Amino acid sequence: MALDSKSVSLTFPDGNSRSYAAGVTPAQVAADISTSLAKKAISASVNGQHWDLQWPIEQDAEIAIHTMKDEAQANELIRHDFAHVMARAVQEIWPDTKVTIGPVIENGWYYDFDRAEPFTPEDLGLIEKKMKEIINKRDPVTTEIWDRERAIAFYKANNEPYKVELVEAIPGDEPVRMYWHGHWQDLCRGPHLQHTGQLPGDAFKLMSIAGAYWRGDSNRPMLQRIYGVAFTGKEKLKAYLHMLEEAAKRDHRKLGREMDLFHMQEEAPGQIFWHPNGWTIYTTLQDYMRRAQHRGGYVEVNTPQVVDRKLWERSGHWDKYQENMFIVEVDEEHAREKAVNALKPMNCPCHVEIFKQGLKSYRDLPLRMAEFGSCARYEPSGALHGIMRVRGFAQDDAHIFATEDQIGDECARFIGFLTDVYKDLGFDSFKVKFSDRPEQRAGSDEVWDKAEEALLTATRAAGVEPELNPGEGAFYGPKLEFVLTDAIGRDWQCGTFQVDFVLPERLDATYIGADGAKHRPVMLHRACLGSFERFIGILIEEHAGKLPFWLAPRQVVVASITSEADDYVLEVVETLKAAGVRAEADIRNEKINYKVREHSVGKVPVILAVGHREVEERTVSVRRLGEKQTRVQSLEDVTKELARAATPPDLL
RNA sequence: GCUGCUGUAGCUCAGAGGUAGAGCACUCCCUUGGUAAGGGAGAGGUCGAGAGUUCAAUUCUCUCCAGCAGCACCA
Repeated sequence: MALDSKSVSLTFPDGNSRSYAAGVTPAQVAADISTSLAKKAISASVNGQHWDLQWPIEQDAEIAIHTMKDEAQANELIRHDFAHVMARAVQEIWPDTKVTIGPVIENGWYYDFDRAEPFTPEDLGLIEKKMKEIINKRDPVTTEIWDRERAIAFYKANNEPYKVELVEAIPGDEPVRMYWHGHWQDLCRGPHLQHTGQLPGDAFKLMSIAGAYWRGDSNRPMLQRIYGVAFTGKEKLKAYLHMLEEAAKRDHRKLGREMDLFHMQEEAPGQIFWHPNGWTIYTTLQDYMRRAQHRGGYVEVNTPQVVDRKLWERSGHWDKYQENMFIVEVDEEHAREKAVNALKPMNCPCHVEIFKQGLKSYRDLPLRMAEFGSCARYEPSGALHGIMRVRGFAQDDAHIFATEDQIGDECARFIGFLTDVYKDLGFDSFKVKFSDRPEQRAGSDEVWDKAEEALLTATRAAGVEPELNPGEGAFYGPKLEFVLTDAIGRDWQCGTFQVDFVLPERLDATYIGADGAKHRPVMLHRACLGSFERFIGILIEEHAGKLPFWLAPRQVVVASITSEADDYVLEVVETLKAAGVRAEADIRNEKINYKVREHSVGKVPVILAVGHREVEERTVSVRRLGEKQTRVQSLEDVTKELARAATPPDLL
């Protein structure tokens, strides 16, 4: 206990307080309460800050002692300690491995290593075994504060160059905190457990190995990253692994094949061959968006695919994105040089060119110009991912030409528009991120100040408090990102709303103001679904292939139970089709069990079975996907019901 | 693009230095069956592409292409 005669008053969650000598540690406080708590304690919260049991408390504070039952703190701690224990295990097995960083992430942690030999999947088993040995040793975790010079000298002596760089990067002249798990040492902010034996040795698993750049910089060395997951108990680990298995079944690439929606092949990497079923989803969604946009006050346009580089040079894209464009060279007759064009990677410059035709008045603003623009981008091979990240896609793109003081209204209006659309498509909630100025950008700081301020204010005014995403804006302006997640929780930007003062300037777009003089419009880039391709991928995973009836590519299969019902089956199909339902007949020579199974696997939402009884009574037996029991209904009722279900939500 | 892994029938996968197998799907026959796989027969592969080693390569080596995971990128 500290010799300091000063005392501190600690208040517990139940409101009681006790007095201790200043410098008391939560470990001592726990021991003072009970020996069992001293054993079970893993960390504390001191004035709301997650606090190591060994850190001294120098001032009056509110304190709570945590045990494994405090899920949030326990997860944070064990994942962090697992990272250290894993690094220790790796260095014990392969002593020439250099350590770098190992943060906690969702469900687990990773640690980046520099080692000449690649880790193999078999190595993961070895490391896990070694980790369990370390846990069984119940080595104490200790911590000290060192001054920087000492830490730097220590890491230099130990040949840990990455750690040297990390210490040097800690701002100011602050001393640094060092941790030991037994003999093994790491630079760390903490907090940590009391000893390695507090780790649940049966509730972790090393998942995968992957490359990762040192400090996230592609110019620096590539390290080897090992990912692990850990939970407070074995059952939770099991549940998590089970969830991953279930998620794999929702993978849009797998469902795309099983439901015969699309395929991709080597000759066109990153581009989609849409099959009839998939294209039905696509066009149904596009029709819906077209109606929504008309209602939302947009005009629709269409612009060229192949555009001369001159326009891209003027817009600034040639400079920044040349390597990511598909270039089309053409030998023009009598021309001295080949004409160089690019497949359009986006629609904005072409929309500005439409805006510039004729004189625009302030009375024309805001002018909302939409296009389902087909774009081609030469994305890096490693970025491609099913239909979510592709090289050929169509956006539900639009550019709003507006005056500066219309930004707020347009932003709010768009957020409302997007919210309605997402709700219709089954997404009641989504993340909104605000990305501000990137390091490389066009336009002056004053313009950026103005744009960021306008966008953030407008977003908040619309009742949305976005997550901040610093430095991630577009080169011409700040943006809002509307983010949805896939089956295994990866984030995908779908909608976007961007403020752009730069492009109208570069392409010299103007309108005539009320004062009779020329003014520069602001351009608001926005997409609601983002790309149809990505959004459909998300839709498939969100619904596990069981799309809402109106979007389902195959809505109804009418299946005969005996061949004597075939004629009636065909009649039912024709009736449904005439009512606007996507219906097909299954009069194959197969048993009804077989047909039911096949169409259930194919995610057809409704199967109508027809046998002798139904033919005689002019009814059908209705079976809905996922339900076991069936219901007999008259053909007339079913047709009415299904026709209504097949109607897009905006037309009901 | 980078690191690692993978590429065999439409799909899911087995296999070995001596030019290939299963299940499902497909075709035909029998079966007319009442709500998640009825029975039989048949057809189907230049083992991702190219080069090298070898008497012999789909198998070993190299290069390329594509896919997967992660990183970087994402106008």
